[in-house]
Amino acid sequence: MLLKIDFESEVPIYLQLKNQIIEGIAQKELVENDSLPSVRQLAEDIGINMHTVNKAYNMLKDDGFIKLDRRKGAVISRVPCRVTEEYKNKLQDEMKAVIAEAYCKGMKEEEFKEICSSIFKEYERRTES
Amino acid sequence: MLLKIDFESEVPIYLQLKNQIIEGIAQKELVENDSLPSVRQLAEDIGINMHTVNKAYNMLKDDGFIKLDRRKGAVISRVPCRVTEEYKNKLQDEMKAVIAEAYCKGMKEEEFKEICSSIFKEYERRTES
Amino acid sequence: MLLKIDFESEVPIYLQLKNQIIEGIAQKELVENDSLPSVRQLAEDIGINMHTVNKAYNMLKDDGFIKLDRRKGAVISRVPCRVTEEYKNKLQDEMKAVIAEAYCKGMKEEEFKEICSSIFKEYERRTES
Amino acid sequence: MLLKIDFESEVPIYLQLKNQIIEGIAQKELVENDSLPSVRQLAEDIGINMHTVNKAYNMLKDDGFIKLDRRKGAVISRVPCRVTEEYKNKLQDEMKAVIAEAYCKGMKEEEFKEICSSIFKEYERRTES
DNA sequence: GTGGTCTAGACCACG
DNA sequence: GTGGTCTAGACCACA
Repeated sequence: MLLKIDFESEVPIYLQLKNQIIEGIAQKELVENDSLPSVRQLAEDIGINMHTVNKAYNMLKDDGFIKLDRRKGAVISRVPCRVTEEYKNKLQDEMKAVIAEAYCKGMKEEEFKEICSSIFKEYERRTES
Repeated sequence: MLLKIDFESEVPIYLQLKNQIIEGIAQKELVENDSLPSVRQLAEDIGINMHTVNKAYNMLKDDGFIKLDRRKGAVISRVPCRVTEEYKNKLQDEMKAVIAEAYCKGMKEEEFKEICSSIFKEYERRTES
Repeated sequence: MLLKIDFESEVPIYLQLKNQIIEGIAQKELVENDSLPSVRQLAEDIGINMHTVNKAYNMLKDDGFIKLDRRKGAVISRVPCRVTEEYKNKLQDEMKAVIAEAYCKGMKEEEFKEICSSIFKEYERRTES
Repeated sequence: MLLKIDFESEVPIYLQLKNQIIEGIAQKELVENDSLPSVRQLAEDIGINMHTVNKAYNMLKDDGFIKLDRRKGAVISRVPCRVTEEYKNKLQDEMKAVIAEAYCKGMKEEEFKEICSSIFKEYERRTES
């Protein structure tokens, strides 16, 4: 799996990493028990510091996306997390802000949902194959 | 309009401010030519630093949501912005990450779009009235 | 509140810090809304690195013992956590190992519980006062 | 005796090993002169590194729980250790941190001692039989 | 060779 | 001045 970091972005590197790995899982580029490169390896590959990768890995661990096995390093884990109420609330708050801006800019509900659909469809397509 | 700041949130205060004002516009609590409290006033009311309010106001101005007039202070301006390609790309990237996480957690497309719909409907309902 | 770090200990500094702050809360040396020294201040006082303090603070935040307020830094929060099943299981596993060793060394149940009692009593005594 | 290792645990494997063997002794699954599998054998059975088993065995030897004989391998030795002052101090410090957290989370002394009791009772029950 | 811990020092976002 | 992020480099525990 190819990870691309935008060093100019406002989004912190460790978050870009985390997000891309989650996207990798969503589109089945990464599946259960796949192992991720070691902290040092990945850091070197991307050209960033070890600690930055470490932070991303640890957040992914806390969120249940990967497990840190003492022998094998980081491996993708079966995502056991369900849609909790807490998560739904967080998501809803986040979407409120996103949609408010889109709505003010004149985007229609249909167009917005179309964008969401195409992303979902992309993930589902890859899941089936 | 009531602004509520969560000082423990990870979201910076100036962004909370900006988002809530945009949401206020979306749900027509704030309409064209309404004037916002002065920077000093709002800062004092909420109990935050003047610079923080200033930053939020300036971002809103840059995005075209308000105008800053030396005499009248900040006033809501007519929804000026259209859905640019640039904005759509930014939105798409943002949604990719959000949906990847939701998808991994097992949320279905329908449930996700339901959440979006209810937010849109809320804004539209208020627009009609 | 006085924090004492044993640099010779096997227990990582950030854990010593975390534990001592929790003990401080237990014996009411630290109460709700008390604010902790800034990361840099505490680091300087103890003579350790900022990041080490930061790690301790962040773990305490994750466990709900403190809140990180954007304006005031770290403040003790009302401990909202209840005794979850998960926590009880973790505790039980931990105690199994501790007690097995004590038991093998010939310590009697009464003596062990006496030790626990005196610690509990100490915390309760300070709570009442 | 069945040894179960959790490779994702934060507790190092050699400690899990050591703890489980001590627990085995406490509940009389392992009694004096029982012999443990050879380092190589156990390492292979569990699928871990030989050095890891070695480390656990050596710690157990240092604590007097087993003897290492070149011919017979590791054998359980007669419970040798008494409750030294040093051990009691170590135990007390450890329990202070454990109880502080439990106390802050709202666990009552009775509930805590109940947990300890049931573990002690389990060990004693097996000792009598 | 792996991750965990710690240090030192830098820049930036935030308030 | 605060915490957040990132870098660079070191040592250690673990396997």
